[in-house]
Amino acid sequence: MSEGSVVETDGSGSHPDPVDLEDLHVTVGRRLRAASMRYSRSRFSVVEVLAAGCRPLTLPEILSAGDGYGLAQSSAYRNLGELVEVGVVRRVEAGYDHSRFELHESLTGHHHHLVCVECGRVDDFEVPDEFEAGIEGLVGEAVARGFSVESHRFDMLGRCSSCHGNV
Amino acid sequence: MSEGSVVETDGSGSHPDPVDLEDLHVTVGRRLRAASMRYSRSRFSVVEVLAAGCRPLTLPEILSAGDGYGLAQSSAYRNLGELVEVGVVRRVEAGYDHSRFELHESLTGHHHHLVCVECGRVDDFEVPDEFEAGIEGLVGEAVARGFSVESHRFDMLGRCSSCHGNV
DNA sequence: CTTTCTGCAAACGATTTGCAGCAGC
DNA sequence: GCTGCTGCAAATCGTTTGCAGAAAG
Repeated sequence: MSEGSVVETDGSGSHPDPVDLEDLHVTVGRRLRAASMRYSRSRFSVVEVLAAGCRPLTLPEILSAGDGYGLAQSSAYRNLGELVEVGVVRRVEAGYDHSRFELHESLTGHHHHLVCVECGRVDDFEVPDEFEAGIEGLVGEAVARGFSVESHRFDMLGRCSSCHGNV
Repeated sequence: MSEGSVVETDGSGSHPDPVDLEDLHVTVGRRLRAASMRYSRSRFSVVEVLAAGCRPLTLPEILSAGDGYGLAQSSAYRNLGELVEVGVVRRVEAGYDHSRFELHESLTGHHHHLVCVECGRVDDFEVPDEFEAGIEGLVGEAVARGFSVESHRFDMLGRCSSCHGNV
């Protein structure tokens, strides 16, 4: 294994829901230290909240979740930005008011999203391996057009269970 | 056919590049009038620019493209918002500084995007029917989770041809 | 004429940033 | 003790909005 990764990349296509926290913090600490950054209490808190969320969270959500720890808004944004830099967090643009943040796929496993067009909530969604394999086939086409593919994203848009009734 | 649609939904998976402008404007005019809105010169200009773009454009791009017509920034935003309302334009969030806008899929045909992580440029990309069919299969899974799917989006992220050299 | 647009300039709001004091090692 | 982190408050900047005059029908 090239680097300590928390999730087994066994290609099963499903990600182990609440990721082992022990390992997670060890890995995150290592990545931060590798960039000569400290795993401060507030960064720890942010990671903890994101891990517990199990879906991409907005900044307000992160702040209220990490309530006990009175994290300042600006610090949260700063922490998230730094964690993105060291490959621990990924920013997810859902196109509503706020951006959303989730743990990087190298920590939680590859997955896609269900985006509610009504309330903006985003949930994780795993797809079967055959589907991912199909995507690989498309990469060749893009390359033929002079575009070098690094990753992909696939979202299904619709209404989440709590937004069905409401128009 | 339920409503005048400019593109043939023949399921070929590829969309006729520079969409017939005649038909396009007729359809757009119809949709606006149906909402008791006028097809003003500035709205016309916006639609013309988007059609010529053949890919999602940012507001600055739209303004400079529709140069001859001195469209005010606020009017452009307002027009785009209105055109979104009547189903003529779609807002594409690529997650960079500016939002991007393109003609609605009912006018140009279903397609996906190649997003350059370097410069933010977005290009249209058509995928084979088999792939789209595979997506249909996933809808069932989402529904089983209480999520009603309305649409989907699939983007490949990487570097466009002009951003290869630049780190 | 009446209703709907447009441009201008001001308002908004999510995110970023400068700075002085606090915390980690 | 240094060096890096945090909170606060102010600055940014894409986007939205109020309003008075201009255009469409």
